[in-house]
Amino acid sequence: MPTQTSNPHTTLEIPGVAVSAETIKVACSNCNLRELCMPMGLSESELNRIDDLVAVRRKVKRGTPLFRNGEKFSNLFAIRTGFFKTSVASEDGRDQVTGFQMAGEVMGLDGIVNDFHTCDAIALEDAEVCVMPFDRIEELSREVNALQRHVHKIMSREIVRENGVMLLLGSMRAEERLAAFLLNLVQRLHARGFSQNELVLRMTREEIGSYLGLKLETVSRTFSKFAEDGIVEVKQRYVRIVNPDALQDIVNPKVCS
Amino acid sequence: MPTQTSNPHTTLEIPGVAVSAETIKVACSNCNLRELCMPMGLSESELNRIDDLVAVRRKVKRGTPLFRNGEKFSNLFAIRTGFFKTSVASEDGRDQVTGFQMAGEVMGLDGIVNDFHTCDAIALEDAEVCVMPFDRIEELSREVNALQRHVHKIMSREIVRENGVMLLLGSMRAEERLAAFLLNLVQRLHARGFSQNELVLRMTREEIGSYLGLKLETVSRTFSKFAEDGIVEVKQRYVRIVNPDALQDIVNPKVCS
DNA sequence: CGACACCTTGAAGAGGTTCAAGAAATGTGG
DNA sequence: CCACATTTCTTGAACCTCTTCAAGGTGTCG
Repeated sequence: MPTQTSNPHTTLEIPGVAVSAETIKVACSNCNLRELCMPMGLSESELNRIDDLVAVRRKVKRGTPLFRNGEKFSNLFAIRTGFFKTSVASEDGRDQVTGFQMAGEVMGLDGIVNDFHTCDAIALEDAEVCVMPFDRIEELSREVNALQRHVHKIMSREIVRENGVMLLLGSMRAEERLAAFLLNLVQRLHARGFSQNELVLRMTREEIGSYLGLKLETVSRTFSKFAEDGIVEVKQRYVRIVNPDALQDIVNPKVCS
Repeated sequence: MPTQTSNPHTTLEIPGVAVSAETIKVACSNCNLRELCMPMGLSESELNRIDDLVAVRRKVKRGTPLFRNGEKFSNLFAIRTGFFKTSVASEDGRDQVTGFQMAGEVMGLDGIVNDFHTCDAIALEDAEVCVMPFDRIEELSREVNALQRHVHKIMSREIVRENGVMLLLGSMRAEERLAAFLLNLVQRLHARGFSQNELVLRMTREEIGSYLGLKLETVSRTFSKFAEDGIVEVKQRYVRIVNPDALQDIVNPKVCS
């Protein structure tokens, strides 16, 4: 249930029109997210060619879609700033959040196989993404081996991530799921320079619940239980992890010897 | 709990040694699974080059692993005959079946990102796979555009498939899960020339349960319930789908108007 | 400041799990 | 080829986790 279905203000910047000075800094070779979304160890000339990958930047307002199920696929998107969720829907309208994406992560891989997207990608806060035409990625990755390898790794990483989510959904109990979720989030945020034990949730209890296969009430209750146990401090979207080891123990219960 | 951990009889055929006459027919260009695992619309010369992708064939006995979590990754595998399951394990030993694979499907994509496998692939019946060194795939897909596109599609398809499993695990009830599972299996078998409404399960109730996030007893009970309702006939591994529409209705409950 | 979305908490209920026992199929070795 | 051991499957009954329904509280944004 998107708050805003289509937003005409979702800008699609045309390079050299309104952007000018900005476009200079836009190059991947200068991007501070390079190690997150680009291959390492490229030569100068390879780096310059990869700069061409990003056709444009695009801003996405909070609550609006970057792409939607059924839309034609032609680009991958690298997140520069902001936070997204992706979700799939069943015929009868239930939907399942399949992931939360943050800066440096790539979205749109679902569209490659059928030339249209099979999930929705919705910004959970105002965001900016690099638009990378997939044709161009394929073209360039034929010539730059490191890019080819990188594209393969990104897709493989997503497959492995989803394997982990299947493990979570298929075999963990509510507390384990939420603990694993928190640890995963904070770890990814930490890799981006944020605190190791504090975070602000960008998503609602309902979205967390959808991702974890739980109802929002269960998520809320489980947060409360963690707080009672002194494992976390929770105040709405703000979460402080007081005892990370306890969370870890919840995810991987100690085998009683 | 593998029945046989390492089996010295898992043969690794060396081309030109013991195979001779067989190797001639081994070419992808002659393979009757071509439309399942190879790109379409290739020129004669491209086809010949792609034949080189398959280094060797490998036989895998029922119950033995094709590869295991932690093993070095260097090949993708295309199933020629037989049936596999893949599964991931959590630290504390629980494991989750992440998929069932049949002829024409590709396994091993999980290994690309970290250069080692992160799941187990176990044969559920005697099987034979084509071993495709990933280096060679990357090399060749730089030159044959259709192959490059094909590799991307295979990976994207796997991502989309896993999205669907997440939807199943996160939002469906037991009956819906089993109905979806049966329909998916029979549909894939039908695409391979098997019956539209009969199948022999290659996996145990426990493996089905693991895949569907249910206990084996629940799987068994749900089968029994479907049988009582006249939707399927079940006798151990043998399943006959009497009323496919009813199964479909279970997966996508009609919205009461 | 008021409306709306979001979050929390309680109580009752349902779906699935756990534990247990027995039946059916499968495989093994004599 | 049969007897026996093992694995797999089915079914019942009690239990537990999570859901559902409901109400009230908190925060946020125009």
